[in-house]
Amino acid sequence: MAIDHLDGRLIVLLAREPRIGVLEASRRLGVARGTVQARMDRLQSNGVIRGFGPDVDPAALGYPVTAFATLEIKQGQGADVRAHLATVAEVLELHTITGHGDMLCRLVARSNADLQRVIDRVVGFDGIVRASTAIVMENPVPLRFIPLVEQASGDAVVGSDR
Amino acid sequence: MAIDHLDGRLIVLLAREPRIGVLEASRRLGVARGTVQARMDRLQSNGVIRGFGPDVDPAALGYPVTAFATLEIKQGQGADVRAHLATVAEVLELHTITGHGDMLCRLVARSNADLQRVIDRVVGFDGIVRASTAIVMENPVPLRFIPLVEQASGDAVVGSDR
DNA sequence: TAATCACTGGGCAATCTGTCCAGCACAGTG
DNA sequence: CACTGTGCTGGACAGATTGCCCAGTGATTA
Repeated sequence: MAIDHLDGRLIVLLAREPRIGVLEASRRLGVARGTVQARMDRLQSNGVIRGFGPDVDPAALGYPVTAFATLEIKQGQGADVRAHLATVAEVLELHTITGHGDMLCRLVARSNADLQRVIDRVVGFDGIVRASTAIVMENPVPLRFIPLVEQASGDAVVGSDR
Repeated sequence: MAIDHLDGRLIVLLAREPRIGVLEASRRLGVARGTVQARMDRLQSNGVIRGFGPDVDPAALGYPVTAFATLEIKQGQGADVRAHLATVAEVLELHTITGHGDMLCRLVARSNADLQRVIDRVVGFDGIVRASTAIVMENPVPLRFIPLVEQASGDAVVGSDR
């Protein structure tokens, strides 16, 4: 499952310029088209690349407020709570975690006031004992994989690709 | 900036089958190719769609452990800490938050043992007073935008698109 | 040594992209 | 009510890209 240097460069390239095709990628990487094609197929069936879904910005959709809520769950209610949260559109992701809280979820809302509504919606469910929320003020490091890919591919993917 | 129904259907379609082209999308949506092209351009310059970066799975890269760390920062050290964390490849994202902790970051590691190393690396910096970490056990709801997009587009994007 | 594997370099038909254009419907304005 | 801007349609075109196939090569493995 290890990723080699070429894989790393390919992923980084795709991350930087997602819309380029196989041909262009092969030119940038200096390898044959078939190679790029094979690598991409492999990376996808490996599961290293899950897909190329559009990165949606909730803020641009009218949900500029992001928050993380730690939920404490009543014993044995986990499954129900999960199912409940899955139905709330403002819940962007949900994790079960170790430690004091039992679950951590990422929420978005239209405003701070609206966040109250979202939280009520989230918490207004029997299995949830308590929730503590932290509002995101800034996002100095947005979700990123490039450094990790570079590290994983042994590499030192020099500078700005090409 | 509001997203209309067609935009919603387009985004959902792209999310489900990211590799389809403009032509195919126009067929699926039952509109002219030019329309899809125009919508996509608009959505991207709007910032609603940030891009189409590959979704990398850290687990497949050899980093199966995910954790969230809440950091407490020494007064006035925020900028330095941000800069420090940005250099750590295992830090996938970083937020500054309200509440007790001052920052929340998502980490990955090769194993639970390796997580210790990562945390040491993260915390081993002067501005950080304390860190508390929660390891992710399950991820019942992986990061998703579709429900939000559907809600934002007024919609009721029926079932499985097409 | 034979076999396997990954990569190269090339070719081909089918498809898609980028770009234009004219026509049409609709909403807002004067 | 006529005018205008905007968004969508349907079509056209050349050029680029894709999916697919093949033969040759070098390296690694049985």
